[in-house]
Amino acid sequence: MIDPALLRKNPEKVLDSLCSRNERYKANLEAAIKMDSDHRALLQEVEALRAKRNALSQSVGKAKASGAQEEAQKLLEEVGRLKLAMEDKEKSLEVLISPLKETLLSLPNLPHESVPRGKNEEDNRPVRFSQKPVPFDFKPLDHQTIGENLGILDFAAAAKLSGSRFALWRGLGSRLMGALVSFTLDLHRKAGYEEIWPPYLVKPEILEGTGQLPKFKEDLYHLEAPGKENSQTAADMYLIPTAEVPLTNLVRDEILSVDNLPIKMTAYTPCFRQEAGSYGKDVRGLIRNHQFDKVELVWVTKPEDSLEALESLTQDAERVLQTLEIPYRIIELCTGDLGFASRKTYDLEVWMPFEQKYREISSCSDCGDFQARRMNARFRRALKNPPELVHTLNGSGVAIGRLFAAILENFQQKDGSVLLPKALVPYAGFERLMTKGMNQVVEAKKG
RNA sequence: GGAGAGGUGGCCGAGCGGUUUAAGGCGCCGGUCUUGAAAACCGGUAGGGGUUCACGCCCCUCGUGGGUUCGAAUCCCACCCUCUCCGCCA
Repeated sequence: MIDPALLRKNPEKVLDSLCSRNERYKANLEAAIKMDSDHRALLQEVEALRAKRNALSQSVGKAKASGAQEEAQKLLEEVGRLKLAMEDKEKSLEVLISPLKETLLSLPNLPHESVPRGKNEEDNRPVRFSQKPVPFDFKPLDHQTIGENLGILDFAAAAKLSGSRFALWRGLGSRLMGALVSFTLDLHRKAGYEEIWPPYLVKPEILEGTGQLPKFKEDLYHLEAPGKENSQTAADMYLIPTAEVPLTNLVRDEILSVDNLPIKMTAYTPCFRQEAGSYGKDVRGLIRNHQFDKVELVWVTKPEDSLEALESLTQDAERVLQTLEIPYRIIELCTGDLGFASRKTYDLEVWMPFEQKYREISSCSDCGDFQARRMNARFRRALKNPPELVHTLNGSGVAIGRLFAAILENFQQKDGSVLLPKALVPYAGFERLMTKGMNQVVEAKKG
C-alpha cells in the first residue's frame, strides 16, 4: 500500500510516479485522494460526538453514585439524543471506509527513482551477461522433446491426471528434480538463509499482505470454506502462487528488534497459478504450468538497506546459474514492466538454445515498505524509538522446472543424452541421462 | 471431528456493568543516593488514528466479528486460537 500521508503531502509526486507505470492509475489515485479527505472530515465529526458521549455517560455514572437521581435522568435524556445523531454519522463513515480501503489496496507500489522509465518489456535494460553460450555443432532440440525421448518427462500422463499445463517426471527425471531442490537449498543455506518449510494453503489476508489480493484473485486457486453459508467467519483458503507469500508474511503484525535484521529466508515449495490471462502462450513444456516448483529467497531489512539487499539477493540467485554453468543475463525492469508490489526488479534470464533466446528463471524485487504497510510489519531501532515499517524483498532462487528445462537444453548431446553439470552430480547420483536404448547398450557391455 | 479448560499490556496476574481514563508485581528506561555497582527510594514505561507550529487534546484497540446498554474487559451470539483428553489418520 502507498503511504497515505505521502498521498496527502505530495499528490503530484505520487501521480507522476504511478503514471510512469501506466497512465490508467490516474483516475483511481484521484478518487483515493478525494475519498481520503472526505473520510477524514467525517471522522473528525464522529470522534467529536464520541468524545461528548463518553463524557456524558461518565457523568451519568457519577451522578448515580452520588445519589443525584434527577440529575442523572436529565443527563440520560441528553446523551440519548446525542447517540441518535452519532449513529447516523457512524454509518456514513462505515460507507466511506471500504471503497477507500479497496482503492488504496488496488494501487501498485511507486517505482524507485533509479528505475528506468519505460512502457513495457522492450524498455527493460540489460545489466550484465554471463559467458556467452557455446554454439552447438548440431541442431538443438527443445526440452520437452529431449525429456520425452529420455523417458523422464511425461506430459501425456500429466494431462491424463490433471489436464493441460501440468507436468510429470519419471525415474531419473524425478530424481533430478529432487537433486535440483537440494542443491539449490544447500547453496542458499551456505549464504546465510534460514530454510523454511511452510504451509501451501493460506488465509486471504495473507495474500492481501503480499499484494496478490484483492486485485489478482483470478490468478489464484481458491478453496471456498465448507459450510460458508452458515457462518460469517469461516475462512476461504488459497493455494500459494509463490513461497514469497508465506515467507514474507512471517513478519506480519510483528515489531522486530533491529538486531534481528536483516532476516534471510529460503524455501522450496510448489506454486499454484491459474494464469488465466495466458491461454495460447507457452503451452508446451515446463515454461508455464498451473503447478510448478520453485526455491524462493526472501529478505526483511531496514529501509536504508533494501537497495543493497536487492543486489545481494540477485547475486544469490545468480550463483545458482553460475555454479551450474548455465548461460544467463540479468535485466532491470523498466517502470512499465514492474510487478504490482515491486519498486525495483531484476530478472534473471537463462539461455534456451532451441528458441535461441533468454527466458526468465528468476525475478528479484525490492518491495520497499509496500508489503510491510499491508502486513503491519515493523521494527524498532531502540526501545524508546517508535516502530518503523520494514522493507521486504523476494526473488526466485530459482524456478526449478525452468531450471530443469534449461539444463536439458544447454547440456544436451548430439546422441540425445544429457550430461549433467558437474556441481549437480553429487546430488543426482548420476552423470548422464540416456535413452532406453543407450542404457541397454551400456548394460550389455557390463554383462 | 467430539468433550473440557482457557485467551487481559514485554511477561505474570487482578478486575466480571459506571472513582479502571486496566489494580498489583516482574522486567525495562531515567533519576536520587554511591568512588563505582548492588540495594533502597522517586518517576516513566503499548499500538494505531485524528488534530495542533508546538505543549497537548481527542478517538479506537482487553483473541476476532456482531449484538444489548446512556455507558462493556465485564452481559448475549457466532467464530478463531492455545492447552488437556478422546476419535480418525500419513
